[in-house]
Amino acid sequence: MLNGEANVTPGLRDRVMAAVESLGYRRSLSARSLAGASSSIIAALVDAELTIEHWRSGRGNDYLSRLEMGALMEVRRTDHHLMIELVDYASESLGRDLSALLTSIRPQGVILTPPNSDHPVVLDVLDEAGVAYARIGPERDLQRGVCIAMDERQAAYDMTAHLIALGHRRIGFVTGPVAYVASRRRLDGFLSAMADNGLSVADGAVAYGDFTFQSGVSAINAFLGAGLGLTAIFASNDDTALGVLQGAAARGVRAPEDISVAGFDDTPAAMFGTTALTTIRQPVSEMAAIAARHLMPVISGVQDEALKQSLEGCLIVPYELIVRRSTGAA
Amino acid sequence: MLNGEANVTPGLRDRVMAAVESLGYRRSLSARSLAGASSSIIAALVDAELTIEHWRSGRGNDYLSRLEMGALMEVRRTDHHLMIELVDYASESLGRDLSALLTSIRPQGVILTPPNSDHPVVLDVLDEAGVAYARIGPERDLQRGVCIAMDERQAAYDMTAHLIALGHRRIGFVTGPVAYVASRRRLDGFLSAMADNGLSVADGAVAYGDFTFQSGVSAINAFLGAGLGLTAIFASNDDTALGVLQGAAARGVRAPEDISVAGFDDTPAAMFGTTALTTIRQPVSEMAAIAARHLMPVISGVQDEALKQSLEGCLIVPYELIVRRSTGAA
DNA sequence: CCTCGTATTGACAGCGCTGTCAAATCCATG
DNA sequence: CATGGATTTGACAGCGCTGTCAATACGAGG
Repeated sequence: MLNGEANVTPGLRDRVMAAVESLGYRRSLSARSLAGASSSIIAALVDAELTIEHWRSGRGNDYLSRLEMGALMEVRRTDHHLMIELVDYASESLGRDLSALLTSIRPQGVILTPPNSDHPVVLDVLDEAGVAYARIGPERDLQRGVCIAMDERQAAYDMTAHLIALGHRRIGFVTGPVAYVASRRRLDGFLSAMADNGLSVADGAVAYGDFTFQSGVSAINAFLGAGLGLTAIFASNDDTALGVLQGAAARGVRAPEDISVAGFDDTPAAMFGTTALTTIRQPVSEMAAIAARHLMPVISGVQDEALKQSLEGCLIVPYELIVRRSTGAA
Repeated sequence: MLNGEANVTPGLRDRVMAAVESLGYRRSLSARSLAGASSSIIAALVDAELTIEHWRSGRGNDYLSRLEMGALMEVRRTDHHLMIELVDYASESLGRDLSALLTSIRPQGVILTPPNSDHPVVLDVLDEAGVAYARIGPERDLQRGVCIAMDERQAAYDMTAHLIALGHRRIGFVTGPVAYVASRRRLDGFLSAMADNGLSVADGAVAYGDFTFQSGVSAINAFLGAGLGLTAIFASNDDTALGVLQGAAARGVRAPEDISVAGFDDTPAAMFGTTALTTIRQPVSEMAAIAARHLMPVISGVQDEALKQSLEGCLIVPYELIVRRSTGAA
């Protein structure tokens, strides 16, 4: 009856509910899960290797933190629980590990987080186990599971257009690790925007970075050393952009007076630096919230048809181009 | 037998284990938990209000993220699971809510996170339910549960001493919200260090902030406006220090040439700003890892006596004073 | 007033495991 | 070879719930 069955006399229900309330009774998660009902658990699968790296460096993970908050907000609304699971995507026993995990915790749904929303083995295991899953920022096989993504290419395109609109003509770009599709998409957006505006990208105006602060410093040094006369730099993420900014400052090149710098991600550091960064903000929390929402079918009898509709295929969420002090007229 | 019972014939054990392995079998968490064994779940209790605030602002929570990583690392080592639970500490039904939560998920242990490691109702409920708990950064009742903390006062004292050693004599301080004991401890450390070095704190040299960037901007403006001739500012956290830095820069006051600025926390922004911040780094991950470790008794038959010993009373973990560019000789 | 169809309630097996306790087996003596 | 004690194995109840199905109560039509 506690499941909201339809046929109960109102009086009975009220009395039971009152008792339930006064006793502070709550169904045991384990028992329900065991007996076959939903476990009320949403598991977020997080790349172990990446996390260990972060942990070693002693830094938090802003992206993950935002993602988690979004999921938490949604999960809380519906009296579910969020479990964070580290998974070793490089392991050769990935498939077995994961299916063991699934039988062990029996999650009602799984949220796949970047950069591992695509692993075919994972998707297979999930499909086979019949566990619903949502993929944040997937890159291929967009028809599998629920996909929630941002248009990285278009965002980079827009940022480039922003710089061009500011009057910049010679623009440099710093990539992320080419292994990430997101990196390639951003580069693609940049190149397309340049081409569409009839601008050429000079030799050496694209530096290959790895999303680190240091790679930004290296890039700006290379750019400055090459004497390309760049008036703007678009870095593939904020850390890199911050590196560019600092590297430039170290050589007496001021932003935005001498050079404009744009980033991507809107990390906290972007806002609070001495020169606040123009950047792209991803609605990470919202993506996670949408993901979580999808994973709970028919909560408290409320069917959300509109939601279900909107989840057919890959859901593209809007980004935001945030203009701050680091970019200015050429 | 799967629990590692002592008396089994080696041959039998091996064969069973082989079968277990090859079938990818894994015990069901729900079933074990229901049947009375440990649930293998560690629940981290996080302040809902604070999280919602963070979420609204669209920013991640670096502190929480680091905390979580530490817990994850430990939890993973021992094949446990981490559940993040938002709890509304302001709710009048807090006690009931929490005990309902406990009976619902039946966690093996609970990690209490700041600024809510002290709520007496929570501790009572936990005690009553017989659930082990660890408290990160507690402020009172240090004999209850396992406490893991940092010496905030001493850290602030050290930072002040650092500034004094640099030759600063007129030092300003920006507090955090006075409601937080941590804020008060930091102020106390500052004042003590000044007094111990025979330095006086000028009227108006202590500004009351609230841990935000904006409060740093306000503070520096007030300081500069009052013409106190301060040569160094110690802000109670990094966001505030960054505000001080930016406010100073906006008025043409350079750091560290004209003024030294120190923060507290070592957030990512502290490192990556144009003027990297001298700050105090808390070993948040380690604290969480220690907390998690304590909550799993006798994992895989290994008794860690040394650990148990060290956990008697409040465990004080070492902080680190990180000197970067923002502080220099007076 | 009786019968049948339907709304409501009660009873109970079983989910996969653990802890306990009895049964079976073993070994070393007398 | 029998006996007692220690060790190993097997059997099974029960953890708290859910889903199913039978039992009961109720209402309407004949």
